[in-house]
Amino acid sequence: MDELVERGVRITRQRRVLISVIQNSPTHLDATALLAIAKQQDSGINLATVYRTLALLKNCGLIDELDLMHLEGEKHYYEAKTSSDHCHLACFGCGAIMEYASPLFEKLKRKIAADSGFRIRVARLELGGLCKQCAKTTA
Amino acid sequence: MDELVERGVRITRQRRVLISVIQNSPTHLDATALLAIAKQQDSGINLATVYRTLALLKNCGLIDELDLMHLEGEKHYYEAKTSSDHCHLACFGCGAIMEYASPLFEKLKRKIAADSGFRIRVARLELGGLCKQCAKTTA
DNA sequence: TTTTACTTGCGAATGATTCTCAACTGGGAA
DNA sequence: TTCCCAGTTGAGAATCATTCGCAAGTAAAA
Ligand SMILES: [Mn+2]
Ligand SMILES: [Mn+2]
Ligand SMILES: [Zn+2]
Ligand SMILES: [Zn+2]
Repeated sequence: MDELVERGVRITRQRRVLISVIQNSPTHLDATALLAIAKQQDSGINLATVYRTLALLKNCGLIDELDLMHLEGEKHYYEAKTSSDHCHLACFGCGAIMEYASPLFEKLKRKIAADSGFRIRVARLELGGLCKQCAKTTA
Repeated sequence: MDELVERGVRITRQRRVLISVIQNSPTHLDATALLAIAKQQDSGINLATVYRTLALLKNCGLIDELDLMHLEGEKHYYEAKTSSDHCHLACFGCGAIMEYASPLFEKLKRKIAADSGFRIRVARLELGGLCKQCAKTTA
């Protein structure tokens, strides 16, 4: 939040609510789900504002955008960015989404940057497949 | 192609053309671009068939779907899958898309699978940032 | 307070992707 | 070879996510 103030971004009532919802959400939210939760605190919030705020936060590097293998439709999901990136494992069998962080992932990013001279601002590693449970079931 | 026959998938004129276009494309194609190129060989092809074929190939694991950081709109891009996965670097400055393959990436995938018991079918690593050139320019 | 550039709500507009259904066809069976 | 039909296609409508346009509202600097 202070991040935004420093950048001269105006803190509106709607933005305050949306940011809080995203930061406290235990799950990955799509725009509609985010709106539904935000409305509980500020019933007037509009879907267009949700999208505008998501774009703002994404540009500021405060949230990450995910596909989660489009397990249920073409929408995107969002989560607050944390210090170390984690990757997402999406199970085609049961639809579960798991997270996985590893120093090896950080190392890979550093190596890519070093090898290519690319300055990484966003890193997204998403895997699709079968979770332990489902892999067992499917033989 | 033989892959498909083995799976009992019917090889139609349209599918033959679409598969060939994807396999020979030097760039990452979205559905509309794919249609445009395919039409040069078979003018009757329809966009719905393009989407149906993309879904088919994706399910068979013959192509990968990419976001390329949605640098230009919410569409998706496709490319023929090759033996070793590579990641995609998308430059926010000039829009360039670079590819990068590394044994370290393969290693990370193996480690994730080993650690979590997840059976990986699709792996997508996409990075957004500034390419060497643009990083220099932007200070 | 006053001011004003930045935001918002609302509804319409876009763009991508999917669906419906009648007509068509690949490829196994006869 | 010809026949047959389950699987596939084209066309257009429908759906869904996301963006726009604009008048009205409001942070926050002065
Ligand atoms: Mn996550
Ligand atoms: Mn996407
Ligand atoms: Zn599962
Ligand atoms: Zn660049």
